[in-house]
Amino acid sequence: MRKRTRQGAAVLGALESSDGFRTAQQIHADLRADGDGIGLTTVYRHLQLLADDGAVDVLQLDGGEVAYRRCASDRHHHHLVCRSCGRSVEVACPDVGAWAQSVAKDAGFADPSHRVEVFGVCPACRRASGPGQ
Amino acid sequence: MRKRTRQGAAVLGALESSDGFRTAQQIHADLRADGDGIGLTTVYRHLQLLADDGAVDVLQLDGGEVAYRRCASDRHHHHLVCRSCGRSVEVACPDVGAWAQSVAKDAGFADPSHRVEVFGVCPACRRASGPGQ
DNA sequence: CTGCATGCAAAATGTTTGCACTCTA
DNA sequence: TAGAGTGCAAACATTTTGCATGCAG
Repeated sequence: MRKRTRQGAAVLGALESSDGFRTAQQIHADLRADGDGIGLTTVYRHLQLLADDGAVDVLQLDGGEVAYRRCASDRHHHHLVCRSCGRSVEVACPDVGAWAQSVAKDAGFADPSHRVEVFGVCPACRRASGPGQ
Repeated sequence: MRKRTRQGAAVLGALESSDGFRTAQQIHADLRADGDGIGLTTVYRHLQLLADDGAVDVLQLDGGEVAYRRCASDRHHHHLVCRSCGRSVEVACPDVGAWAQSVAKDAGFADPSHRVEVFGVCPACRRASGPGQ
């Protein structure tokens, strides 16, 4: 059985209060900044648990880091992620799933799964650092 | 100007002789096995150069590793990758690109890009380790 | 000959694990 | 009280960088 601890709640809370993807390190920093004493190890462990439970979505960043996001829907969906601040929007996948399945079957590949991510710069970040000159 | 060296040719050759994604470490091991003396550092450096040139496609593996593949077409495409052996097939994206663009524009996100990968188990691997019992 | 390329070793990064201690149930 | 949860430090794996040497041009 899973014990209810301050740290566990803190990690989930940090995810819920964010509308974008956060890395383990970011969450750790956030919590420390909030005055919650928590170890980096514990953050990693809870994130892993949440991911295993399917309670959060996982995203591989370019640098090899992993970012997590608490998602509202249980249904299959993808994300539109801001390259700058990590904020993200859930988007439905009208037919991408079906396309992926057919492509896999077509080549004789079994047990198909797919990973789809759309990146962009959100309006806020665009305004902040965006248009430049 | 870029010098033509034995090592540079070796890295590209290793990619060309493979029809799937290979990590830097795998390529390094392959070349060493072939008797080509080459440093891991050099493999990384050439892979980076090739990626910058757009000569190879890059894939983020789950473990945070990066895999590279030499691709035939210059055109935008995605991959169907075997989870087991890394072999991959290039697949066209009928409308995924357009879908991604519209999703991004819809949310006001600028400079949209997308990442799409389909995973599965290729026939060969399926036969080898697949059906199991 | 000049200078980019190489490769060893060390540093850096992100994540995981070992182990003693704490706190929930 | 028992055992899951915690957290520090060390282990790990992958990739990057510093620097002395080597080879292509």
